[in-house]
Amino acid sequence: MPEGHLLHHIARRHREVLVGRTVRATSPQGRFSAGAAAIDGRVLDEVEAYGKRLFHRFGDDVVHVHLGRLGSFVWLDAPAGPPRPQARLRLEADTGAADLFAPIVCELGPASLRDGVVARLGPDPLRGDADVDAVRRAFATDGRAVGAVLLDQSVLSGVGNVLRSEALFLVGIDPATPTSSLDGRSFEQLWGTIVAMMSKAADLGRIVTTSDELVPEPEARYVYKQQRCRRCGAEVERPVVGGREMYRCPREQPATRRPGARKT
DNA sequence: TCTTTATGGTGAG
DNA sequence: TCACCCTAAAGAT
Repeated sequence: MPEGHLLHHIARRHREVLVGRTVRATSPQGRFSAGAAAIDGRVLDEVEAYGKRLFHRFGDDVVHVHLGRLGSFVWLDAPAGPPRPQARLRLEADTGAADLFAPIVCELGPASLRDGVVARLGPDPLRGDADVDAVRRAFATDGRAVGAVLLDQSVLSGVGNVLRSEALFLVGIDPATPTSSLDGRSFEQLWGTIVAMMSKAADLGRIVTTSDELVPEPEARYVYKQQRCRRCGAEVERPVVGGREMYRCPREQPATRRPGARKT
């Protein structure tokens, strides 16, 4: 399931196995038939991940994919069998096939489509060109809860519900803390944690924050989807922050002194 | 064989 | 703030 790390993971894979090759494109499910026809038989020039978006470029045309909450890309080594009929898009080369399921967005457009999409996104922590200063400035002036701001893709792009819960846990910050009240050191710690967490997740293709090993799913996180904090055993809270339920250890992420009621 | 849930985002009210 | 969009897999029955 997709947060930004997974899009980078997929992009790397597609670079290895598809870029520079002639690609046969079809839409077994049918909803991307016209787009698939337009790129069928062409060479895939590059694959780029930005936040939670993917761009496959064929000459002057770009396929923009956003997996949403349900989407996935599945890779099948050659010889790939026939695609499942639900596949929105199959990209196939002599190396194998990438099948796309349940994306919230799968669209074809000119190269400028990519720039338009990216213009609405904040810096992606996994990209070398990420403008940390821009994020720092946004945090300094934003009065919302840090838990909410981390989900705002126009402030920074790629962090989702698991990463925000686990990153805030690791730096010991209450999600309800306004970003404007974080000091410089806290920001640096948070940013560094996010970068490290996402880098590892992009390598593994999975978010594992508790260990360096491929532990089973329930053990992979400290607080996300946990009943009790995996570090201290305190009962995990599930506050709604930024419109979505998240996870917090009340003992290790103590509330900062805030006079008024919290609002996200 | 059901029902539920899922790491996202948008547009309407 | 809510309804809704996409599909599969896990859990309940």
